[in-house]
Amino acid sequence: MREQGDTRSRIQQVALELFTEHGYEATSLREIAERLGVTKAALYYHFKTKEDIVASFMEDRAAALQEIVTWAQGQPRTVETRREVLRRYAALMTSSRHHQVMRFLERNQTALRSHPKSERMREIMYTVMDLLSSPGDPLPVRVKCSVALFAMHATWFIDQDGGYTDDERTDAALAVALELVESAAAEAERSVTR
Amino acid sequence: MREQGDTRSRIQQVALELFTEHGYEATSLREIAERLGVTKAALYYHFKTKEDIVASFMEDRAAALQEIVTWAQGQPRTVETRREVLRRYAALMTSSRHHQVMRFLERNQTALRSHPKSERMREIMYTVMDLLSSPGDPLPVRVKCSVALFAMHATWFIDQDGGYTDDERTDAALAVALELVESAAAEAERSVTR
DNA sequence: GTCTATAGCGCGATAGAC
DNA sequence: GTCTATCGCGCTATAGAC
Repeated sequence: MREQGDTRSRIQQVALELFTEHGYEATSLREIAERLGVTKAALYYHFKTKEDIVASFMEDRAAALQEIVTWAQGQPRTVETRREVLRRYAALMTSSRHHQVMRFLERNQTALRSHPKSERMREIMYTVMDLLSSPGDPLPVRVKCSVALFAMHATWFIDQDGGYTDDERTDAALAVALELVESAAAEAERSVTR
Repeated sequence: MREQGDTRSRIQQVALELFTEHGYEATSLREIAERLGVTKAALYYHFKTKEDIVASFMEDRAAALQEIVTWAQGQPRTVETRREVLRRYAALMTSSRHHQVMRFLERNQTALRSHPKSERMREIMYTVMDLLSSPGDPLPVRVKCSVALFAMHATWFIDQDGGYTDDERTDAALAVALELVESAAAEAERSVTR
């Protein structure tokens, strides 16, 4: 009846869920295989290693983020550019399981510390933050911009039984984030002319 | 020359560092023992299990947070109470390795999912967030208050080579957090009277 | 493309000497 | 209070049949 996708993408889906729910190290390939009704050996036909499964759903998410960064680096460092970065970032969140992957990453930071794709993601996130303020800005300004970015993720894990749609969550987060970067820009301005 | 503390507290210190740096599951007792120049068996004299090491530095941090919650629950739900919650929370951060423990927790959420003390900590954090807004508040208001709390932690991992002192970091975060709860309270007010 | 079977390893934890 | 030695387990990964 229902399209389940090929085995490869079903492995990705189940692995992402279990890695996020119980942790990357705590989830064995046996558990993933069992939930899919296959054996561990079958997983090794589709993926070379356990890390390889992670890399498979990390790659295109990194590319999507990089696209935003590349665009912004070709723009003037204005408040309007920063607003547009947040809008594009918000649009990403609801597509292609992006926020699920980000959640997985956030929850498994240490376990994936030396994983190349995950290091890449962390680097990109720092770059995005540097787009929202300037490295030389005072600390409170920097804090504001980093929490602006965090707001985009926080919206997914507060009041989880509140019955909100993905769009309502994105809109709420974007509103808060925009307010924060505008306030941060104004504060940075004040600190320069002071 | 230098006071190193007894073995028990040295184990706690090294374990906290390694668990935070490389992850709870990824850090073996062998690694901890090696860094201390003892054997695994020695650790088992001081702690019953690996989880027990975690519990040992989690307990008093949960108690410290609970103290803030208990105080606030005996106060009127005013903006001034919320401001004071943030001030007390900020004061906590610089004492007793509090922010290190919180960082360890944040980075190992999934691995510690079924760990009683860590569940307790997560519950308390949700309670603190509920002190800063009201459960019925609109989503953007809720987002603001949760990122206000997050700001207190974010300040420790941005611009890590910026040469800031702990006090500068705390002050910056507190300023941002106070601004956010005040703005959130005003927004909640507006949404009620609208 | 999925199976059975197993190699090989490092883990958490314990027993008992000193 | 720390040691050596070891147990038993579950893990990632592989070999080879079907």
